[in-house]
Amino acid sequence: MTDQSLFDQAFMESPALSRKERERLMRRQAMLEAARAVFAEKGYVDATLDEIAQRAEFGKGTLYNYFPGGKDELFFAVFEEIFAQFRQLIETSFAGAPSFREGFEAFLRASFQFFEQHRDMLLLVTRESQRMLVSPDPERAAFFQHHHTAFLQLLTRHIQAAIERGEVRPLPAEAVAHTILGNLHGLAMHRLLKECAVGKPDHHLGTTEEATRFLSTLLLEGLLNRTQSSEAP
Amino acid sequence: MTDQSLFDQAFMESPALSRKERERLMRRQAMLEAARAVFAEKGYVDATLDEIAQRAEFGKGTLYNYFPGGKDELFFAVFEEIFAQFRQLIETSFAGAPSFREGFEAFLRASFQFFEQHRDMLLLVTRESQRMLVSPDPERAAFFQHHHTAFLQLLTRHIQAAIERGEVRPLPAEAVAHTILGNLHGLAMHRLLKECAVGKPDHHLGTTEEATRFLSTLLLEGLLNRTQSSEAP
DNA sequence: TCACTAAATGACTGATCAGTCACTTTTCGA
DNA sequence: TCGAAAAGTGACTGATCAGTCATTTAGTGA
Repeated sequence: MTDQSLFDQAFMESPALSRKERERLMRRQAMLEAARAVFAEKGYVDATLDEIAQRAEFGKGTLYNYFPGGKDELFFAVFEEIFAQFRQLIETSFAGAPSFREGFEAFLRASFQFFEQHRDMLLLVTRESQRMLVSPDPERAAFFQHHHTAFLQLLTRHIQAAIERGEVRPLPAEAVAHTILGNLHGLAMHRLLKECAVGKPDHHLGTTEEATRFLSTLLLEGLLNRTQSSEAP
Repeated sequence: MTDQSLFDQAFMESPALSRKERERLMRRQAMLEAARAVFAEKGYVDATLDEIAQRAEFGKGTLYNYFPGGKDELFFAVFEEIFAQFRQLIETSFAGAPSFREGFEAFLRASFQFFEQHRDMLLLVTRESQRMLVSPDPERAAFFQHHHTAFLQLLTRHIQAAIERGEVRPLPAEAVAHTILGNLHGLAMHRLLKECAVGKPDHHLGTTEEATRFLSTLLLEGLLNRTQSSEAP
């Protein structure tokens, strides 16, 4: 999956586009890239259209030719891209896996890689996504809740199937899905903060592989040490 | 622990306060309550000092007598209270517990109760705390990272001890602490969102006790079903 | 080359709001 | 009771910025 899957997709699926239309698409994409960078750096509120326009090398008015809905439309469009990529990542990871465990580990690995490659997106999601879920603006809240629910459903399906196959404990699947997403995001942030604070990656979780194994062990096997009797306190 | 532990504490530890000083403390507290309510409802950016002042039944200028640092000082003071209560909750839960498992379950139970009693705080933390951790304003980021680290250290101590006693797998303790906090917050939000969206609590996680057992099982025992061979994929 | 259209532009407008301060009200000791 | 000091107040100021629109520029076909 590339950085620009939605863009490529639009490009590929309509090879009959005129030069003008292709150019328009390119410009739109440039604006989106600029918006993503500025939103990631400043957050929704502190990002200004002037800065986005400047970064995209267009006048502010031009943004409105491409995104008539203004700041909000730009913002939603940025997230639409991120979310589409992540949905695809979930599906790809579990697709060919022979067991839940293997699908799950593939999913963790792909996610950590994804966040590592796209720090700006991780920051953006951290800064805004949670916050928007409980936004007082109903349109914003609805947009984010819709996508959030979509992730949950994708994961929930795989978990439910694993429960029915007896691979996974009979726990409420949706809550498990929610927990997994929370862990993933939390651990990715932990690694990022550690790296920023200390200047180098976390001792034990520096590599994608270490992070994957940690979360896989923790979630699949649990915290309790099973080498000793699990009955004695 | 009450809603006003810090306040009470200040009250109790200095019984020698004059009436004037006590009145001043009362007014300060009223402003903090108002600020918490407005910040929780609107979020940091959309909350206005005018509304806080109105809600506290003071003029805007008076706020500056009590919080010369303005909006930021009010905001920090609100979080200072929340964070102090939560630190106390961690310590109390693990204090008398005979095993990590029991301390951990007490901690989960107390946390869910705490968040249920203080929805506004949960919303506030969700909306702002994560976001502030990566704020471009260094003072804000430092404040939140300081408290975040304090939580982690408290939990990490208990986890490390449990690992050394052989109760818990030898995983990196700090990352485990981070994960636990993320899960707790995530699940509390999941329950709150479910209740808001559907109009009634989640089927399987409606009560504090169910939520506690769910997270306790998931984190302590893991997802994998151990009633069948754990070797066969 | 010209004229016409579509696209680009950025100065401007109006709304918002944190923070200020000159003024009013209250408190309290003398 | 009085007057000085402390506390309270809210209209005002300056800064910010999303969104607009009259004007300029580029593209195109005759």
